[in-house]
Amino acid sequence: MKRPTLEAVAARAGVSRATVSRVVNGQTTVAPHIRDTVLRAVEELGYVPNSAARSLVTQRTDSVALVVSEPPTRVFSEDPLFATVIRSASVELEAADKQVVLMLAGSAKSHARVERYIAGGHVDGVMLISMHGADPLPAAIARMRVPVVSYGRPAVPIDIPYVDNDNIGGASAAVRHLVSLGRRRIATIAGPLDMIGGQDRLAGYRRVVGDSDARSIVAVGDFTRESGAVAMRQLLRDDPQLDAVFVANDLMAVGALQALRQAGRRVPDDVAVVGFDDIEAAKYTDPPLTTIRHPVAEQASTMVRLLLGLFHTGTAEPVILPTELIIRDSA
Amino acid sequence: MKRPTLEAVAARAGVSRATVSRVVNGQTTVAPHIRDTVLRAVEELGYVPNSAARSLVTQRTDSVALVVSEPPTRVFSEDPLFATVIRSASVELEAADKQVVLMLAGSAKSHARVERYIAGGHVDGVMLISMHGADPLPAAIARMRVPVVSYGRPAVPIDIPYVDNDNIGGASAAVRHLVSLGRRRIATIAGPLDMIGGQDRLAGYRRVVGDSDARSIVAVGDFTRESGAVAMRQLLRDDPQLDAVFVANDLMAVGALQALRQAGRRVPDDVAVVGFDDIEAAKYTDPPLTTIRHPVAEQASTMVRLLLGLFHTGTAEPVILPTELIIRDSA
DNA sequence: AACAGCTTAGAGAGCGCTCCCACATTTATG
DNA sequence: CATAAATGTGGGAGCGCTCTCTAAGCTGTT
Repeated sequence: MKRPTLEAVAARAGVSRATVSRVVNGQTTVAPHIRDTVLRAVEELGYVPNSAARSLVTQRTDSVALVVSEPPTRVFSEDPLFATVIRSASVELEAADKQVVLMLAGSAKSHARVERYIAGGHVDGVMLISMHGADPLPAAIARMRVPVVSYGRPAVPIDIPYVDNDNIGGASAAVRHLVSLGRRRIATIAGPLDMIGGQDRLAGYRRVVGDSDARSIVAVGDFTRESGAVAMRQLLRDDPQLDAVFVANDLMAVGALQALRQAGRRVPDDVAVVGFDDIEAAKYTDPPLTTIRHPVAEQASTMVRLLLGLFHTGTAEPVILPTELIIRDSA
Repeated sequence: MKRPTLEAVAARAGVSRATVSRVVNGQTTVAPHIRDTVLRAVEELGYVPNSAARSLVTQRTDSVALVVSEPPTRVFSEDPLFATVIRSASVELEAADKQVVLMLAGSAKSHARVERYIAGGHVDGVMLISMHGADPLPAAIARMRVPVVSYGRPAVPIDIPYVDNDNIGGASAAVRHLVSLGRRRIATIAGPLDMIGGQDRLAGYRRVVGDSDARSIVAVGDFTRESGAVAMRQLLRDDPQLDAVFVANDLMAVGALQALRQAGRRVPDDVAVVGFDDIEAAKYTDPPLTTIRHPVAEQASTMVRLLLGLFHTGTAEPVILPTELIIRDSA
């Protein structure tokens, strides 16, 4: 009742193990009629190659690790980003016949585990999702001689290929939109500054506000809804006259919208609001949220292609994907 | 520059391969001082066992597949459930030193792929997330002689262990709450009836409404926000006098709330609303949503423990986890 | 002091596969 | 028609590990 081996298929087809191996691996140097015989034997026996044996000799595993180096915070599971990235990356990897090994590296203990696993050569490559600058894992993995790509620009300047969206450009576009609406007291609720996304979106805001005659007013949140509300209340205290706010992600924007309503401000009449991410919920806020859309799924699939390219050519260049301003009713 | 093998460690420690293997695998039949010497050699060389070689001989892989047999719909990625399940299951599996291989089986093609992979003995066990009754995958996997557990009761009656929440009990509690509030025209927006969750929650509703003198009014949605709004509008047409509605998930409840507002109904004064799931957004609706909470993370970790138990004892019994009524302002 | 009974280390086979090399065919070329 | 060059197939080694079997070294008993 055990699984058939190459040997068994060879015996059944009346050929050698080597020939079966050739057929199974799609080599063309096998005579067509033998090929057919072998394939029939494979079919009849329900043969499936033993991946352990294959890996042992080829030194490949045909699997890649998707390492999520992030403490399991509420943000992350509430955020639809995670599911989308995983799904999109999986689909793309499946097309390339690679297995996805998911590894969560939220704690120091799991960090060690992940490092050992990767150092052990159990995967052909690594896709890394790490958002925080203080995270030592990207550097650690980059030191090993394993192909690795990053989802998002690494927060510390290490030389690994990455795919990011144009955070700076997107934030700039958001603020330009507010300026074009005639707003002059444009605040921002920035994300955590130890995250690249937080930094870059703030930089984009600063760039445009600095170029205009508008005043810059900054509050910092942590990408959660609640922090958005808190930051918004603070901004209103700091400058009751503000007429616009660029919020570094939609989740915080939802909180900000709520805070504005509680403070009796009308959106967009009194205060215009632009978010970032274009999450599903952005369509359903009151009023629907004007925001910056970035292609999460495409970012993930591009990351996969980058990694596959790395396997074949040995090099890969970073990719920055464009963002898009989605105008709804909040600005 | 290649990775050290057992052989290398053995040479360095001045012992045989077998002894190193014993030490690495934690056998106690090794003299302490030899053990220390070996461990030092392991440390110095940075030895990590080659899992392919190990699997080849042990016939174990120390990895399990997490199979998500669901078309990649919007619902699924919008739903925080997915991320929570994956995270919780991963944490639990890591504790048991198992690898998580994530497989999406949304299409017929990927079905075949997953089946081949599992039949190939590449994983020690399977955790299956499948919601739709028509899904052939659970049965297909159950036929293979691979340990498998299901997240949620399988929609077709096949004999595999599962962990589910008490959908019927939860729905009953929701409706009883509405009855206790004095509501007598209690409608429901059911989920898709090809999903166990949809069926059971409707059954729970029916059971309580049938026992009371309340009328039963049913509309069916597909667990999306939009379908909730559509269903709510239909219910209002069918029975403009309805004074309560039990919605089979929170996402639809959010849509229903929106539809009620548009129809000029006050919640909970005119119509009381109870949802199901207690997603994050339920706290932030207007008014905050009364709902049934079920322990998603616990369900996932229990599923893992069930699978691990299956490895050791060969059997596992289904588990039903209790739900909890969370009373907010909508009912 | 001799031997049984135990503990601990090493030798060696073999898991299922790929791939190099040798060899047997067939086909092209002078 | 002889020989060279392709072309296709089989033999066999070996990937790194575990595990059984055997042997060697102890201890303790009579």
